[in-house]
Amino acid sequence: MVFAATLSTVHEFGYSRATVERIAAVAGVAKTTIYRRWPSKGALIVDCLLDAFGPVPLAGTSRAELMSSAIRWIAAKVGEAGVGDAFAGVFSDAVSDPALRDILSTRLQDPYRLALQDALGEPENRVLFFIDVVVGTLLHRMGMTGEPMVDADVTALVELVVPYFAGATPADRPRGG
Amino acid sequence: MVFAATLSTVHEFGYSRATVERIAAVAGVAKTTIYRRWPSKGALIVDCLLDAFGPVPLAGTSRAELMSSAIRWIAAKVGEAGVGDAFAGVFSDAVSDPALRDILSTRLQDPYRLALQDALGEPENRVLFFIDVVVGTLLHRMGMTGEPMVDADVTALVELVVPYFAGATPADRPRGG
DNA sequence: CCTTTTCGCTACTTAAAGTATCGAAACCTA
DNA sequence: TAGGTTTCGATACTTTAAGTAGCGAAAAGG
Repeated sequence: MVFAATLSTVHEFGYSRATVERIAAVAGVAKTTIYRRWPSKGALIVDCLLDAFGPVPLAGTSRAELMSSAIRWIAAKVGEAGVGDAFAGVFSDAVSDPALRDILSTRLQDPYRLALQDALGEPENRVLFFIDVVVGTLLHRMGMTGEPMVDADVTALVELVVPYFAGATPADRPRGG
Repeated sequence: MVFAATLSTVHEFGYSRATVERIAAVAGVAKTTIYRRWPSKGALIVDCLLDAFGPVPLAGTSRAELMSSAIRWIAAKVGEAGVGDAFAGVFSDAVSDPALRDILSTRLQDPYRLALQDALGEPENRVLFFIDVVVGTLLHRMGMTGEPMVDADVTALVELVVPYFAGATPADRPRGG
């Protein structure tokens, strides 16, 4: 399977040394086959992340429980072998690649943004801010240290974010809407 | 000046298309001269960011004012032409380059971390978490949209972070120390 | 069994990081 | 000013990786 080969190669070699040729070799296919199915390395990684993440488990009845479970879920996913590296790597590539940025935003972020908007009843810009904070924090730690965030800090992130979003209804915060 | 040429080239072409050759051409020097002074493109960018940032202005007497001014300062810096792209780009490169990660952590992050530890009286892991949240959020927005965070969202970031860190003394939060 | 589609392989182009070398220019020092 | 030293510019090179082209073999499906 190409996705499994992608994650294990990224895990073993890091993002930029996980070349398409290496991934293809591990997957037992030819490099050209990869490029027949995905237009670029970035698009492959995004699809691989989509496969690895799956849908958000929006567990819990209260807004606080929903947010807490979502944060812990994405933190755990980022901590999985290869996933954090792949995520941070493709994100980095997107910085100077508008086409990849569009893929990342449309294919990866939007589904989760919409699910969160629906579950939390928050407007788009608030959910985008929520994602910026949560994902940005996790990726910054990953990028700076090479290691995923430890549980204690994920808990701190939950305790930082949840009261801000759950502590008041959106209408109470002028900047929210 | 090489730093000015670096920022303007990154601003014009984006991070990965701001090649060392282009930067050198804009600066009016030879590529080899760049490589005589900096061991890698990443190291050049880090020194360029150090030059662009300068020291943290730790204005304000209260912890809340200190944090608020620091957040708005770094947000404004990230919004300057070329700075955000350069920051996000070098950060991305560091993901799969341990040597660059070390340069980034030691030369760029540590001075600000130490200044904040001193000014806020928070332990290292708390300040690192603070930096993860603030810088991670700003860079995630920059990376996802290609644009720096607007003022309203910077204000939201201040209102998210400051109460968490300033609302109680560190000892009140078991996870902090 | 024949057609159509997919796949593997080899070879190629292009781009960018980083290196080597050499001669010229700038800069001290007397 | 002359001689030595260090720095710089220019050219050319190596290496790595993304992405492409084209061909022949192997499936797949009627």
